[in-house]
Amino acid sequence: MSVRVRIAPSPTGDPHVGTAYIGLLNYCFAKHHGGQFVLRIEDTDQTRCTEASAQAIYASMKWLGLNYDEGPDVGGARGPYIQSERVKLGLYRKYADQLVAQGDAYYCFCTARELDGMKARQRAANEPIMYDRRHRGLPPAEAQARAAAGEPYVVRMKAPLEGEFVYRDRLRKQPVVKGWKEIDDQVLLKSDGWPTYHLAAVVDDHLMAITHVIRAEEWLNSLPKHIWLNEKLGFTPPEYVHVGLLRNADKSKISKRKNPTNLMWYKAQGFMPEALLNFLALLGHSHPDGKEKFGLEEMIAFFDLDRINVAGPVFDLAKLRHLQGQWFRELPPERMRAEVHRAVDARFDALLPLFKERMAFGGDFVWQAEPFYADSVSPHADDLVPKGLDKAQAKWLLEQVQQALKAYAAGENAVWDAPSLEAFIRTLITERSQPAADATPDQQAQAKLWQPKTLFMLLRVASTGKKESPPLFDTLAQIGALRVVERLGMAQQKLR
RNA sequence: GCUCCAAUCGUCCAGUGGCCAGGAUUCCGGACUUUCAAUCCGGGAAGCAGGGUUCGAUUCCCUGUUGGAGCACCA
Repeated sequence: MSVRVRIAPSPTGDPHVGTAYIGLLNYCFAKHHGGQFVLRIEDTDQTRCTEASAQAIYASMKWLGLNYDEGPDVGGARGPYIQSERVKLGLYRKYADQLVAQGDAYYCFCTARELDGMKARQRAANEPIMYDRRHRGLPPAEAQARAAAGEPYVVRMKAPLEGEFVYRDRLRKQPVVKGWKEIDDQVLLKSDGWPTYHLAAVVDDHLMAITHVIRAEEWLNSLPKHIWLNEKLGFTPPEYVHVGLLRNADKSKISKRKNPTNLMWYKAQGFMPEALLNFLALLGHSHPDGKEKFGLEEMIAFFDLDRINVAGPVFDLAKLRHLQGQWFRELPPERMRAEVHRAVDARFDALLPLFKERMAFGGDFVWQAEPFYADSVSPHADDLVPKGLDKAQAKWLLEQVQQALKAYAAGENAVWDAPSLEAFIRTLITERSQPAADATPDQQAQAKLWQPKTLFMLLRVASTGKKESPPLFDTLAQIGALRVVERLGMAQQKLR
């Protein structure tokens, strides 16, 4: 039987780098064995999934070159490949009904409130948190009647009460063993009639003839449920293989707060798909010859599922950058030209609106926008001292804003755009210009320095090296936090 | 709290019952270069702890420790 694998992302939010990672593994495995790679969209959470997100997933997979043989937008013999469409076919309900009829699942009428209360009690008593199976023993006839009467219900699996679950994951030294008593009666069908992940994935993997499920280890704990479902439904289960999770530098599961996880970010930054794929391939896996730089074709050729390292690798951007450089410098002249052009154009498009009103000739842009392209600027010391201030005062003020802006930029939810910067700086002025009640004469004098006019000119000259520029906050926004802070520091040195 | 998984330089990845523990990245130094980058050369940097098994353990086993994940009508 030919190998068939799948990647099954949920279209919530931006396309994730973890999807690319798992996708790459699956893709290489499939292609190495001459099999198929399928993309399936798991959008059974009606409240969180969006069409735009699904589109972004297709686009990012294509950008990477992880071309799926079957999927929502490319079709295939075992579609549809979007679960919400399969829900409409009544697919999952059918299997849920089968389980109920077999006595392997049952109706549960608990309300969300009731379940919350249950959890709270268990948490307080330091007990394991799981559904207490209160409706498991309901006579089927009574359950049917209540459901027929319109009472909302979910379908839960009737998990074994005892015994052990054992599974041999080819990547783990020891078989996975779990006591059934630890596993609760998972909801299979939600009260809206839609399946949960567990039911949907098992049913679809079977219907789509998936032979191997290579997924992240966050699924390892629900493996027993999935195997159980396969058995009760009479399916031959695919082989499940769990690989390590991508990590932040602090070893926690990769998150967007601590790492760029949005695949489109990499594209926008100018990373090449080849470099990103190469980098991802180096996480948890390696070229048998120890080679570091290689492309997809080569990856497919040497890929060996059994050689994957399951310890979650830390995602290290520095290494990605290095690989990007390797790939970039080897680009044929035409492609390099295109890459550079793309980057320059993007910058240009962002800047042009700022200069629209102050140009008379196209060429004016060249000198006016120079500070926005330059690595550094060198303002005249004289220009850095606003009227009515002396050198020391100017320097002091520069230092103060620099620190404030640096702290702002480092903030968790900092947005470095013109409106936010304006709000921040104006607030700063308002606050700092009010001397405290017990202020010393010196402090009172310093408070007087916090004037919008004074500070704005100071910021302008320090960050652009010129006395004239587009509106200050647009200017700061475009130059970027890193450079602005750096230039404010340079300006202080000029005033020594 | 309960359950599961993992453990080699800071990070990524090799490797072996007797290794000088190897490569990459990062950092530092040098060469080349007008300079920078690239490139090349060199340096620093690791086997979680304690017990076993064994003539010998980084490698095999156990316990602990540490880290991570899961415990939803989310996936």
